[in-house]
Amino acid sequence: MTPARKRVTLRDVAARAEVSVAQASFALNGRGRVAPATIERVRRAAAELDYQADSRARRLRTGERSAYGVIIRNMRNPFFLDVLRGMEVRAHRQGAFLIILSSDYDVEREGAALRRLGTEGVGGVAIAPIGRHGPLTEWLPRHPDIPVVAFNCTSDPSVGRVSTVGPDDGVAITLALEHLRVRGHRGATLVMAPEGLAADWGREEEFYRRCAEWGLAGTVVRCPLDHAGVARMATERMGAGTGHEAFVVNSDYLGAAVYDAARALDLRVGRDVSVIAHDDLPTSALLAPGLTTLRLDRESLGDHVMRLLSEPGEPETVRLPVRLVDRGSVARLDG
Amino acid sequence: MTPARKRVTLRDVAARAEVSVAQASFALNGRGRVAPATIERVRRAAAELDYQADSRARRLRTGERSAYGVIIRNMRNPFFLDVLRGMEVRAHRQGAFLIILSSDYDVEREGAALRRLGTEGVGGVAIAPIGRHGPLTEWLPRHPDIPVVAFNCTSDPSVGRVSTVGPDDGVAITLALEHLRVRGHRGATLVMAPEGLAADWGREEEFYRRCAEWGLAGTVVRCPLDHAGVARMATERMGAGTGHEAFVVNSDYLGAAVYDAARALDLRVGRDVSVIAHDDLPTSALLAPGLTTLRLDRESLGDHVMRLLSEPGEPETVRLPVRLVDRGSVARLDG
DNA sequence: CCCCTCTGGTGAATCGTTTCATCAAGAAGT
DNA sequence: ACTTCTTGATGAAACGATTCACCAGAGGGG
Repeated sequence: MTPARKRVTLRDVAARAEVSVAQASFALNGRGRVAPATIERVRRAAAELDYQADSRARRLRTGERSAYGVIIRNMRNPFFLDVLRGMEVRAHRQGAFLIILSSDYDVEREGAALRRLGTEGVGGVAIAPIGRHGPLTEWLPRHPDIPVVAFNCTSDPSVGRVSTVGPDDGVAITLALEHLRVRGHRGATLVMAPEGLAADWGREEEFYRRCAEWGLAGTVVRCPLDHAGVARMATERMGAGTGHEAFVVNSDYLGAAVYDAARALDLRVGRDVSVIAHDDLPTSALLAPGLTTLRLDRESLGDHVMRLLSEPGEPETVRLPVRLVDRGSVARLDG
Repeated sequence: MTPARKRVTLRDVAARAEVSVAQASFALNGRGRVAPATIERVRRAAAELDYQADSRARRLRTGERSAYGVIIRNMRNPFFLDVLRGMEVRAHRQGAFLIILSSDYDVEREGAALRRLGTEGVGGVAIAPIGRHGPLTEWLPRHPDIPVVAFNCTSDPSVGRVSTVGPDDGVAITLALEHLRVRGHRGATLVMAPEGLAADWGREEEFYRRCAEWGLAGTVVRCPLDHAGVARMATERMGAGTGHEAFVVNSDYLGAAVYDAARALDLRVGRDVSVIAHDDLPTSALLAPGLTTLRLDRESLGDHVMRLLSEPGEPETVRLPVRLVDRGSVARLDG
């Protein structure tokens, strides 16, 4: 039945321990010269009053930044959850926490999120950008003291100070095309975000290079990277009847969209149409047939991102290992 | 090539516009009496200097709280992503943002997360608690002014001021058992978190009540609610060979674990074993057979949570509608 | 006896905002 | 001409912490 007390402040603690506010602060933080007896007294007073330092005030004074901003593209993609988890684990160890915003593949919102984080006194920003030369290019020079790490995108050399963490796209594309080639495929279709949004520019380049090298007919199609967008795109292409199509998509999440499209057209994945996805989400093994996918340790990705944010130094480009998990969503075309 | 400037403060803006700091603040916030000409001058100065108010300082002064804390149980469950998205959408409209922490089904971490949010000057806390009488019971009276909404758990009448949002468990259980009954099942197995952790106590009660009413043999098993835990539990029970087993689990995510276990034992879901899950995640339609599941609008859940946080009033219990999506993971036992 | 060091402690400045109380000066009312 | 209002503006006090600069006194050495 205690009446709704006001917030208990350091002043209250000091009063109760009969010392100055300064001494109380020192005692609790173990900074200045404080007699052991005093420390004890302050500690007890703090405990009795259930004192908790207001971290807004603390940070205002110290300039310390214990919040990190994360801007992800899509709150519905399980991929990001694991990345967040990796980040969160490390952040937790450091007593930091994450502010999570979603750009929803919208340049406006990406810009708004960046601005917000700028005023928030954040210790660093991790961003999965939705395109090159987006709002980030403007934002960066205005916040020269905030470390930035971009993940899941190829590094944009035009913005010097950002580190990059992502799958090794070169290896990924090579693995995928190799997998198709040895199964007798003569071509492949790489699914990417629409022109202005594509952040993984290097992937396309590598794709064409490998296709040329191995004599495959490489096609790049662009469509909105959500379930509906990919499903529609896949339906159109399969309906066009240009022969067997092998899709390489960005995420298992989108691989599932191809399954949907195939089912609607009465085609069978792994026989009439082939899919190679990225990510290896937990449910992908349970699809029928299982989804062949490029596996990446997502938590480790998050861990790297957080490491780069909290120990800033020279910009770094981390390419994480990728391996192909074959589950049968790619047809054998050579009998 | 501008040298790394110091942070631009309101004082700088005021100086440049040749007014007092107070007047500058008023001009930008449209509060006091300011001559139109002055407003214009201050605005321009702010724009030229690219001034952004430091929100830590602002909030320290105003006591305004534009951050909301979310404590989820498991960063790997896609369920929470949609909830977060629902929250984020509404938060974004209000200019607020989310601080996301994960309890990882660990009471210690749950407590730590709560304490952290307490010092963070957060405007409200949304929590998916991992058990009754957890750290929340201690925390609540210490922070009488912070609204709290619990989601995905049955309301605990012992803590008066928290609102609750979740699926209508009564309807959910009824739908599930009805589905089993009309397919000739004589029993059902409800999978729940271990004793100390179960936060959805009402579900169990309802389960027993319905089973009794319809003459079903109801069993409650408890195991860690992650993929491995459920897979192990399911393997054990199916291996015991006590006849056909029909599992009712908390989440599609865990339903998939039963599929795994069944496959390992060479049993077929929908024939040798039955599963009803909750959530209807996007991939569940693609399993073979499709997962029969209880659908809930997760974004709307998040929206409700955020609404209750930002417009606090009398504690409220929101039960969201649930409907059963039949995809064939329940066997027909009566031929 | 004087000077110096060391310990424990304090008042006040500071971080960047918002906002209260006050004020000057001109307009308006009587 | 004297009061009263209104407008535009200002200095300073918050918010709640950290920390700098200073101080009293005890003890030690010469």
